[in-house]
Amino acid sequence: MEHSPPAAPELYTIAQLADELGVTQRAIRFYEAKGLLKPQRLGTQRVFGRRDRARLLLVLRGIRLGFSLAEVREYLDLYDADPTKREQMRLLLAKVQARIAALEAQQRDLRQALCELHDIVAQVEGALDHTRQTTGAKRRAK
Amino acid sequence: MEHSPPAAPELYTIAQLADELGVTQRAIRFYEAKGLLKPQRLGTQRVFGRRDRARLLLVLRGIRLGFSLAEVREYLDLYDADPTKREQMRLLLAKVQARIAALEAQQRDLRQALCELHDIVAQVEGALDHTRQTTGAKRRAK
DNA sequence: GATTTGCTTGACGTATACGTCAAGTGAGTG
DNA sequence: CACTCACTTGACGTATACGTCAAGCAAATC
Repeated sequence: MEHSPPAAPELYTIAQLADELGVTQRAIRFYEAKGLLKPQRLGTQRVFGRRDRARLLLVLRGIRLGFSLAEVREYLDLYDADPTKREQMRLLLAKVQARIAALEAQQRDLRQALCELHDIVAQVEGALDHTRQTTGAKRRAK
Repeated sequence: MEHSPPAAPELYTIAQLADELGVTQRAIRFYEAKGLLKPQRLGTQRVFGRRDRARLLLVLRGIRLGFSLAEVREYLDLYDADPTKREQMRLLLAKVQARIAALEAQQRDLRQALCELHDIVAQVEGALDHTRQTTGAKRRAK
């Protein structure tokens, strides 16, 4: 039996997972109820594995990107297609392309917003520099 | 009196604006109630100008990016600062920087998601090509 | 056994973002 | 005047995403 180095835990209680990822237990249960997570059970108690943890990370990222839980669920479903079924692969490809298109549209919005904000920064910094020089001239006059 | 070329309208009713931008009148009224829009009035009837239209476009983009209406309102407030007040400019700069940081974080999430989706595409297309070659070989065998 | 801790479910509440509906007003038309 | 259309406000409803609370169970500890 080999000694393996200390590794990340393979199993988590709901509290451990919630604490580590900065999310409430209630939210995790809610995501499970919505079909986004499928933890195993020890009796009635939920047991989360590494895959569940990774899946929850994807959920949280989708939420941060502004997607509804239903949309996030669809996204996760993309990973669950059966690779042996040609028709499913075709369908998956179409869905992935659609989601790529949605994200690319969002990216355009995002770039535009960033561009405008950088414009504001430039203007404000220009205005502050201008008034700072004026103030500096006043000080020399004293 | 010069003849100016046909231009975009300067004033809109709520129905015109809603129809043009693909949003319901109810939503527009809601945004006004939340302080995001401030149309003028002709009696009791709302009158939207070009600035209102532009502002609504910003609102809609913020929503698409996943921000709450409160967050969108904060974003719009960035444009309303008084340029003659140095302290407001400083505060504005800090707020803009914070918003830039948030958008950049979102951009990282977005890039990551796109990267993963492109991976899926590559895998699926690889799998389809593999099975297509197999199918092609069968056809030649007939 | 009593207490504590950590988990469960179920139900109701809150916040956000509108949708729907009803009642009312004003302007234009026949 | 009656009707139609386009607007208004206000109120209640719906959907989403949880938060809060209560009751219950299991395991560990004193």
